[in-house]
Amino acid sequence: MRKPTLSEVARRAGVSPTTVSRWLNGSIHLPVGTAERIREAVRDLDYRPNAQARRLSRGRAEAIGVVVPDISNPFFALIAGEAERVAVDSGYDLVIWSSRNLIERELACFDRLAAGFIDGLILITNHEDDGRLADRVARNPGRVVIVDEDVRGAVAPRVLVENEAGGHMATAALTAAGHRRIAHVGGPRGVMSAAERAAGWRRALAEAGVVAPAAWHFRTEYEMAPAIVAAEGLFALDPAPTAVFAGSDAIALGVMVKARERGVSIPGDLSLVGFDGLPIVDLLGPPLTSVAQPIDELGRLAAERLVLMIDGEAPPVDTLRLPVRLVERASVAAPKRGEGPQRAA
Amino acid sequence: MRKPTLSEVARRAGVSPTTVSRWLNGSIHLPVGTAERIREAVRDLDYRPNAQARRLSRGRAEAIGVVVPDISNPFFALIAGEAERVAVDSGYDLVIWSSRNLIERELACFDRLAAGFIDGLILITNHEDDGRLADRVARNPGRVVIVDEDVRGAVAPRVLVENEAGGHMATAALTAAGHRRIAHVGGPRGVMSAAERAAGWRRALAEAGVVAPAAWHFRTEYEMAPAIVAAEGLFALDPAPTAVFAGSDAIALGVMVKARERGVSIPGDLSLVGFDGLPIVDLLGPPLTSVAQPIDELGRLAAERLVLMIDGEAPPVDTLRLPVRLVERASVAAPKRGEGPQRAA
DNA sequence: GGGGTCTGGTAAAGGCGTTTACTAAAGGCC
DNA sequence: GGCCTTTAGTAAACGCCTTTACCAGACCCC
Repeated sequence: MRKPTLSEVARRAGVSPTTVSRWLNGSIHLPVGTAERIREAVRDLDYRPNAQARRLSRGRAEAIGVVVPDISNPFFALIAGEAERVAVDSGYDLVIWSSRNLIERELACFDRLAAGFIDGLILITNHEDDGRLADRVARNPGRVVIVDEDVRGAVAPRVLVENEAGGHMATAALTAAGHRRIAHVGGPRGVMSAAERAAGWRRALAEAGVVAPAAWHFRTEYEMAPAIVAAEGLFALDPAPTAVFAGSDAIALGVMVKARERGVSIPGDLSLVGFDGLPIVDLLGPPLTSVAQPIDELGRLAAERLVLMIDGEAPPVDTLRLPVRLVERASVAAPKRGEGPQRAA
Repeated sequence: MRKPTLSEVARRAGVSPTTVSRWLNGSIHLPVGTAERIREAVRDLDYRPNAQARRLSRGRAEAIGVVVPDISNPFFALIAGEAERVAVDSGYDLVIWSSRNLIERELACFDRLAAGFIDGLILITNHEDDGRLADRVARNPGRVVIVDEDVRGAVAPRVLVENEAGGHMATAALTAAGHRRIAHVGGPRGVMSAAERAAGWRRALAEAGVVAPAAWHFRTEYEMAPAIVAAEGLFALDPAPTAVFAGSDAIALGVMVKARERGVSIPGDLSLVGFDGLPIVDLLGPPLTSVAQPIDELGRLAAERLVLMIDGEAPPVDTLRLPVRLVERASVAAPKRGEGPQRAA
């Protein structure tokens, strides 16, 4: 029993394939009798339009894609989850690619876009672009939305967050608790969000009368494993920092791992603030104070804009900057006596 | 500048479309001169076969799907991530659907399968089937692989884990530490993995000379939010349990939240063992002893079997049972004095 | 020189909906 | 009776690639 085709349904209903197609797609009004015969034929044969033929005819894949550095990272999984919800509600399926942060794999996704596998792409990167991504975006006008991390020079709508403000509020929470020697373990060089968060850190320190020495600024990938290594440097500083602003929750986890290894207690010996606000940080030992990004909103807005663009109602090529907010938990305390407000060494 | 078609490439190269198609797909050998002309034409026009037409011709979507209850849950995200890797390496794209554990949404994925949107489906459920899923699986022979949770009566390969053994080793770790009043907060009724893990719990208790009273067995969804509520009951027991075996890490998190709320310290007042072995449990306060599932393997094996089946090399419709292992961390301690080995109340 | 085998291709038939343009018939109006 | 409108459809083109079946010519062997 092969799959039934439109013609078979039409024959059974005693009408032409055109009529069935148009009726199924709601582009024709038919008298109840005819409609009923078609309905029955469809039901009897368990007919379902062939997706391939339909896509070829319509010139649409009825799917959108999202590239993330790593789908098993909860931050990206949350964004993808929300994008999936919007996509399905809008009649699209969501294809997910994990780029492992490799530009070649990201470029491969653009090939899929060019080939029509998907109608549009949500692009989430985590590294500096060498120009190739911006070029691909330019070649696919109206089909790409950039999320969370900038792709410099690309012409596309962006949905980003207020990184500088976030870096500032994270650090200000620490200066308010009395800290002055606040190190920053941030994202990699050349990455916009990392630069902005670091700028916020620097500004908050300056407001507390501290000029951040370069040695207090560590850079690493936004992931836990490399952050564990980077955190080494933290404990080599002399005098030691009393607090750390981590550029992501994953980095904060890395700092926590290293601190535990070293017998450094948080927040007793070291206060810590993260960035992202993953649901899980509430359950860490100790619960992590973190700058919460509106993660769901990122996914939702990105998918909504992409769907709008594909459907031809082009929104302006602009940049949305979503607000972040500080969620205070238990990983920040006052510095120990003798470690209170003071100048940088 | 429209997208170039195969014919345009062919014209430019001075051959027939057939030749170009066959050469591109490697099903013909051509003298270097001809090959070079085609290569040039493809490059000059930046030709890329239209994915829709190709899929229609081949009768393949070149994509597989995975339905998970919730993609933002790290357990499923990890499985999906691994499946994505295998899929891409095998020439397929991965379409992800979040079912929110709603059977209607799961059924919708089977519609996608029937319509040819995808060539095969990895099915991960989290609830009891009312027969509809098994029916859909039966109607799509050789196109479905069932992962992690059984769908009763379905005829398809399964990749599951040794739930009973896992429940046993979790509970045995607690009896070995001296506990006897060990409660179980497990998954919902009618769900195979929940029943098996509970059976392991019961067996380990029996081996320690304890017949588990029904009152010690709590059932909840495999998620944190409902587990928080379910954990209420735990603290209403009298005498209170000295340890809990949670049917999933998410449930363990729920127990931890409730314990914290109640001022019950873990493992001081209550020992706790989870199930799943998510990467994150290592960083909780306290790090959670948990039965680790081979999560990557689940995703990898499922995707590999599905791809094999689609490519026609049908593996037997069998059930793989992957081993689990206990990873001991800091959430288990000996019961307080006076709470040691003793009979159930 | 008859028959066989390579080499290097090609023509044409799918695959299956969607959509545009068009028509036949019925009904309404004056 | 003539003209217009509405209703209820339909024929045919289209989207673009893949694949099967087949062919012409060159070359070889005996």
